[in-house]
Amino acid sequence: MHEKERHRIILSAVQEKPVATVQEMVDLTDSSEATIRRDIAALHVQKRLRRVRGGAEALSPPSFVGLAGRPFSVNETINAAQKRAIARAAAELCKDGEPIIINGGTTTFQMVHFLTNRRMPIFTNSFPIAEHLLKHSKNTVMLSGGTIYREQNIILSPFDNDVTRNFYARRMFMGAQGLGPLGLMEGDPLLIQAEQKLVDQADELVVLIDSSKFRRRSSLILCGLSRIATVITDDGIEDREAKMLEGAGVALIVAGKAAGELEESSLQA
Amino acid sequence: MHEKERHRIILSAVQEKPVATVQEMVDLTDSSEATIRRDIAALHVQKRLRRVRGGAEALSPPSFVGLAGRPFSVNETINAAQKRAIARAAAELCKDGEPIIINGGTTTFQMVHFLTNRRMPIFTNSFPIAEHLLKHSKNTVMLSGGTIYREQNIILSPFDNDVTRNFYARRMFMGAQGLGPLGLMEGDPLLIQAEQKLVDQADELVVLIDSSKFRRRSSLILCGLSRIATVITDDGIEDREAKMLEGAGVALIVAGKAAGELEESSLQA
DNA sequence: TCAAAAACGATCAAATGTAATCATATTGCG
DNA sequence: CGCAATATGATTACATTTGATCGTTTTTGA
Repeated sequence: MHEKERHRIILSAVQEKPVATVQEMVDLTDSSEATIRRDIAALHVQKRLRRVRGGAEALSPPSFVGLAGRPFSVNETINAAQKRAIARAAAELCKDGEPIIINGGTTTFQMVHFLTNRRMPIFTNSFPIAEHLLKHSKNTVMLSGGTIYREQNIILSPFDNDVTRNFYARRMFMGAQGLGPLGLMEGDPLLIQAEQKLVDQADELVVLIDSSKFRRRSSLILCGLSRIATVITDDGIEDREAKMLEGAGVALIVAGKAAGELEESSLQA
Repeated sequence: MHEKERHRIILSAVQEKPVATVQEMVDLTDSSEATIRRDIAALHVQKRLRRVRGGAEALSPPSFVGLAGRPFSVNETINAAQKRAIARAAAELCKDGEPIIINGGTTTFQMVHFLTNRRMPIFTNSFPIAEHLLKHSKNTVMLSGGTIYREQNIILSPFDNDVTRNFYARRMFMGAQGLGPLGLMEGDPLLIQAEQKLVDQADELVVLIDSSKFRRRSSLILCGLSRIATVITDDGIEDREAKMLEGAGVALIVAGKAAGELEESSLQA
């Protein structure tokens, strides 16, 4: 990966949270600790970020960031490493120039880091995703219209949106509350409605969920398994669950095995 | 393959991603490393791209051609004080609970500072305005859908947007390139189209322009004077121009008098 | 307070990128 | 055609970047 690309990713990572650790950036860029340190040092003298022990932070005061209603940022750090691995695998499915849809969510948000060096038409209903891509990438960003719901940082509209209906994508990426034999499950009827509209605009549906979601059920079904092209999850998935997907003709990608895995086992000899 | 062809391919490659490597271009053109390096060097001195270690990058971020005007960031600082005064007067017209539309622009952007403690439904097509209001206020923010144009930070869509058509506002606030006897003038046809859609959704049109705009003309007319309810400008406005507005039944607010001075001529409740 | 863990910086070898040179096409033109 | 000018590709030596190692410093937590 080129120096410039790393720098982009690093700057992008630093924006997302108060302080980004060296390890996280190693994860993000697939390069060594030494290189990241050198990059941080360089960006520091360029005054593009501030170097701190353990990593780096954005120059601009992140004072307000947490204020303006964000259960988002709390969620954001849960299982961050796992989510990143899943998001990376998702981003690797994309090809430059190929239009995609990214539905809002904490896992899908992680994709932004892996899209900083891409050039694709990206449609999203997530304000933070749009914001990040706008500021840290050269992708063409398209947003759905409507009211911005602060809790979820999602844009919803009770009305039909011709922008949405005229955007066609190769793939749509989304998270969910649960995934079972009956299909993809979501908790909120409003969300369901919005997501269903989007799903119709893409050839392939790619679902990003950590493995715990296989055991979680919700009340509302968004779509059946047959509509799902690919599921990306972590290695906590059980054989039974994998078989269920296989049986429904869903491709399965288990992220976090090959590259960028950090030992997080609580076991110790 | 001829030099020109390679150059075309190289320039195109460089547009696709932040940085294109020499190897990639070798693959693309089926020529040798040495040749690509020489090409890059040549294009570099021609200022058609920037040479970086490992390859080359585009020198300017992609701009959406067709939208006239300076980038937002440049415009932003011109006459900031005057714009602020005008924006403050505009914000003072608003009442809590009363829905408004704010069209994107550098002057209207200044309104956000005076709206932080308000609670209104606010519809905008400006990404930065939405962002600021979202982070620094408790207003209900609604956004139009479409592509985000980076230069102007405006969201535009060639398609109709039912979100827009279903939002009704007491007032719409907007800037413009010029204002003359024929009406409100704008430079870009795309902008015109989007703005006209919005204008239809509001009872009263409030125009925010600094006084220099009275002497500036543009090629496209957005709407006639009769459609304008109120003009807010600074005290550089000339009598002749004030009379023109008066004659057309347009209310005039002159902002930017000494701080603390409460008198504001032609003020309507 | 002390010891383990984590972060850091320096150093070096390997990988990668660059510049210079020269030999070999290819082109333009009298 | 033949000659010169130019463009291209291969080889070489050189420079930079990167990742691993190791000893030191800082932080953490008992």
